[in-house]
This record gives sequence, C-alpha cells and structure tokens, in this order.
Amino acid sequence: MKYAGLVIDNKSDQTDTLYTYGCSDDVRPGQKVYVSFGRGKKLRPAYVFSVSDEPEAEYKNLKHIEEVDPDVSLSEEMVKTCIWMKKRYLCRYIDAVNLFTPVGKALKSGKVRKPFAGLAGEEQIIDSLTADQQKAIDEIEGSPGHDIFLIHGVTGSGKTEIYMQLIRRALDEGKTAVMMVPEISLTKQIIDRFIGRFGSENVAVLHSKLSAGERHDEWMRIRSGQAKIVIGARSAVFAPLENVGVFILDEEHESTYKSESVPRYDTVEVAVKRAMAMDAKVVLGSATPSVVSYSRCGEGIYKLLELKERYNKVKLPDVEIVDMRRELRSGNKTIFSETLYNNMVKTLEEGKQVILFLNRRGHSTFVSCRECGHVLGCPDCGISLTYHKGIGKVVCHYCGYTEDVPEKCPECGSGYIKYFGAGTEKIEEEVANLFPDYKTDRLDFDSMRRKGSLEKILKDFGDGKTKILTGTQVVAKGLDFKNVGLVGIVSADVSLNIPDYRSAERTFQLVTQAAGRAGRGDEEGKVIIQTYTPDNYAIKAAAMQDYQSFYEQEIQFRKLRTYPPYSDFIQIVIGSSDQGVATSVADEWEAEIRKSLGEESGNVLPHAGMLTTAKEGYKEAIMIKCPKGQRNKYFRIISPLRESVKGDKRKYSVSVDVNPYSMWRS
DNA sequence: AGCACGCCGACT
DNA sequence: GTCGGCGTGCTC
Repeated sequence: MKYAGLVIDNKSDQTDTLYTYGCSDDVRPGQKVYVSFGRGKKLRPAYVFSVSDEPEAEYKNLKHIEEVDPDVSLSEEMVKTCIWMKKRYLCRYIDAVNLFTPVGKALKSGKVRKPFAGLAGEEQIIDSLTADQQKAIDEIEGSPGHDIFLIHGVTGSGKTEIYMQLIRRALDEGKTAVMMVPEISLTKQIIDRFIGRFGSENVAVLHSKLSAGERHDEWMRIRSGQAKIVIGARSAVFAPLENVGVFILDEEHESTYKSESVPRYDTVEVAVKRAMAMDAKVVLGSATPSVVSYSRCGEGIYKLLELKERYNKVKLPDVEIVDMRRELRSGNKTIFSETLYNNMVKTLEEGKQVILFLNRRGHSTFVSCRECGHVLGCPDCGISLTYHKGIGKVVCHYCGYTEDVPEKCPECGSGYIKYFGAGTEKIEEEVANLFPDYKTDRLDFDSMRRKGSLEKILKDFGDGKTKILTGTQVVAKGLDFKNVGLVGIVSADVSLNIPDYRSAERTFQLVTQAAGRAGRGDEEGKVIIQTYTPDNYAIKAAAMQDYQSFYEQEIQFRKLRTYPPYSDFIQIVIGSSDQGVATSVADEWEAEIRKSLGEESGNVLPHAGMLTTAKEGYKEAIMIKCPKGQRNKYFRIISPLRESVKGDKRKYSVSVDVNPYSMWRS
C-alpha cells in the first residue's frame, strides 16, 4: 500500500492542506479521485498531489481512496505549477487546481455540439515575409530551448503571421501551442484565420462565453491530444496540454492578462513557469509593450525583436495635437475643436469614415445643483453618479446602482440641476446634431449590452452604413477597417488624470492604439488628439508614434519614485462582514509586517477601508511597496500570516494581489 | 465549505 | 417530555 497526499475540493482556508489517504500502488500524482472526508456521507472529489511509501504521521483514522476518475487528470507539470501558484499568489491549492480542470460535465455522447459551427475557416495567402518578420522567426526558432521573446511591432507589421509560422513549426516537431489574445479581440476573425491555416480538428477555443458543457468538451479534446492548438483569453494559459512548444501572448500589455479574482495571477508569469518546465518558448507581442516588459529586454531577461515597417509599407497616420486651452480662450466652448470639426467634414465629404474615441461612457460624468453645489452620489459607494440619457437614469459606475434623475435637488430643493462632463453618449448626441445627414453609432459597454451585439455595430461600420462611430476603449483596440480616414481622440486627458502610477503608460497605449485605427487601407490616415495638456510626454510621444521616446521618459519617472519595474506592489485585502474584525486583523497584520521589516517599515502604507458593494462586505487594504529583488524576503513575512488564518476563529477572508490592476480604489 | 454534535426554547 | 433553532468545531 502507498500513501497519497490529497487536495480536497473544498472552498475553505481551514482545509487548505494535503490530507493523507491510503491508496493502491498504481495511484499517480495528478489523478482526480473520490474520497470520504470529514463527517460527510457523500464522496468528495480530490486531487493527488503526492505519493509516498510511508505516511508523514500516524493517523488513527486513516481512510482510503475510493475511486479514481477515468477522464479527468492533471499532468505532473500541472501539479507542480499549482504548488508554485499557491506560494506565488498565496492562494489555496484548490483555487489553482480549479483553473486547470474543467467545470461542468460532459454531455451524453452522441449529442449540439460543434464549437466552430458556421466557421469555414479563411486562409490568408501570404506572398512573402518582410525582412523583419523573417529575422524574428529565425531568431526565435534558432534558440535551442526555453527562452522569452518580446516582439515590438507597430500595428500592421504582421505579428500574427509570425505567430502562425511559429505554431506550424511546433506542430511539425510534434509539439503543441497556446495562442492567447485579450478577451476583447477574441473575435471570429482570428479564429477563422487559425482554422483556415491549421484545420478545425487541430484547434480548440477557450473563452469566457463558452457554456460549461462546451468548455468541458474543449477540455477533453485538448487533454486527449486531439486539439493541438489552443486559442483563448488568459485562462488558456492553463490549457491541459503537454509538450507545449510555444506560448504566445498577443497584445501583452493588455490588463486582461492580469487576473482580478482569486488567484490573482499574472498570465505571463504562469506561461513562463509552465514553459520552463516543458522547455518551451514564450513569445510576447505588442505595438506598445508594457514598461515592465520592455525594461526586461534591457536586462537580458527577454529578447527584443523589432518589426519596424508596416506590412505592404502603409504609411503611419498624420497626427495633430490640438491644445484645448487655446480653443477655450478663442471662445469655443464645445467638445469639438475647430480642427477636429473641419477634418470631420472633409473626411465625410471624401466618402470616408470617422472614429471618435473617448474613454468615458455615459452622457454626463456628474450631476450637480447650481444652487447649493450638491453632487448626486451613490448611497453605497459615495462616488458621483453618471447620467445616462438613453435610459433616463443616473448610474454608479462602480457598483451599478441606478436611480431616476431627481427633478429637484435632494439637498436644497432647487430645480436648477445641471449636467457636467461629457461621455460617449453625449458625443454621439452632439455628432448627430452636427452631422444629421450621416448615420452615427456608438460602441461601448452600454450600447453593446443594449443593442445586443458587438457584431451588429461592427458590421454596420464595416459595411460602410455607419459613417461616424463613437466609442470607448473598445474602438481603440483591434478594429481593422480599411475606410477610416480620421480618428479623433476627443480628450486624451481622461486616462491621464487617474491617480495611478501607470496612467501615463495607459494613456500612451490608448492614444497610440486609437491612432493606429486610421489609414489601415492603402492610404494614409489622419489623427487628431484633443488635450488640455499638450506638453505631456505620453501624449507627445503617442502623437509621434515614438515608443522609444515615451519609454525613456517613463522609466526615469518609475526609477525616481521606485515604481515597477523597480518595485512590486503587494496588496493584502482583508474582508469581513464585521467591520471591527476586518479593521483589527488589518491593524495586527500591518503592525506585524512593519515590525518584521524594521528599517524598511516605511514601505508599508497604512491600511485603509476600500470602496465595496453591500454584497462584498467590509474590506481593508494594506499596500506594501516591495523593492526590486526583495520579493522573497517580503513573502517570507506575509506567508506565515496568510497561513495563520487557518487557526483563527474570527470570520474573515484574505486575498493577496501582486501588482494589482487598479490602485486608486482603496 | 459541509456536516454533525449539542445545548437551549415552544410544541404534538 | 421531544422537535429543531443554529452556534461550534473538525475534517487524513
């Protein structure tokens, strides 16, 4: 008989440890098994994490594995990655395991289900590769084993073709491949291209819109070795593939690669960890690489590959910055500068289309009383409510609370209620007034939900029906339409004014990406950037499409303030339905961490209550700035605290987030 | 997280 | 007398 260490499928901090069960000699790590646990009568699922000849201790009530699941199992590499994730993200074993295993059950055999129904596949014929493309492929394929590459290529420089050639090579060598894209660009087009090239039998697709059953089917196709290429959003990094040749992350700078729920993993880190175990390559691609990734090239951690020219040598767009302060001084109080308006007229008269970008949805950003100054706020969150004219209500963009717009000020009773700050809804309204002869449309979170489909809005624009499309980030990313003559960035300042150390980086990325939407046919496009801060380096560099210049200035700022890549932020969130418990636990942890850090205790920010919805309960956040190279030391302090939750009788939960996506809520 | 044990109040 | 309320504590 042997002894197996099991992770029980049980969502509790208290049981987050390996339990020893007796088993037969042929049980292997990674197997899904069923055991009796605690006082429960039903068999519970569990995963074998270790097998040994001797038990670690004497157990007076040793139980045995009752059943082994014939279908679902993890590889040894996946088990090791789970153990690493628990340490790295301070999550439970089961949280990591659940990412690797399918939710849902298989449908009865013989049955709906073809995930690619209606997708014929579309092969794009490539005449020849550019010199840059060929050089990148040669360099990646020429490196013998595990390696990490960053492809920095302007929009339209042909990164996807490189990815496909690398995947072809992996398949030829009998290996498999993972192709990841941000959720937002996981559209029919990219799947079509891959199926056209590799055949639908070789391709599996994983994304959040699959039903549990579909996900299970795809999982089985991958695990059984049928599908050799997995395309998906960040969760595809957990695809149950063995012998992966290459993990590819397109648009690597996108925030969707960072998980915002437990375990709060970074997809690049997981890909690198798995790739190391399988001697695979990791390829990151972006037109605007994240500052952290680019700096790693300078340190020799990643190998940088530059694609300088656009495919078919299409010229980069002509970009103009408009100083809105001057516009205001000259008496123009509208949203559109004279330059933007004139260019819109010209573009439309030429029969071309216009994209207007503003990173703020809704109609008016706040509603205020002119008599007493009262601003309508959310009763739960306190932040100001955004007016949505389409539904005639004010909405909290944080928790989703809505209410009717009051006719009188709830504070003083005055009827002078005014709307301030423009969002996409307001822009669309203004555009429709100014250009009544042209069809307008709007693409943002609200319109996608209300009108039912992203596809419909995109199709109308693609067919040329819609002449002017207004939208948020969605229009800045991945849209590839040939007839766009003008892109107007209505206010480049929106993302710049968010109090987060990455605001300049995000602004540069957004403006560059939005500008890249212009002139994707064979003609040069025009881009107009409206801003109140025309001298800001991120805006200037984006206007020049000059990544290098942006990076050099940004990295100085990061160094000066010891922000990433010169440090990591570690956020510890303590949540409880009892405010007193959350606060006292946060007090204790903060004091303990400060004590352990000694002279470096200044790197611990005092804990602060977070904005939460009623459902989430009360939350306290401790933010720690961990200097570069000190991560292990800081984790040695935090890990025992995390483990101590097991023995604590008070009711609270703890989650740890390394480099959280948003820093400004707390 | 489950699940059973156990120590208190209002019922056939 | 006992049915059941959910507070408490354990799970190899």
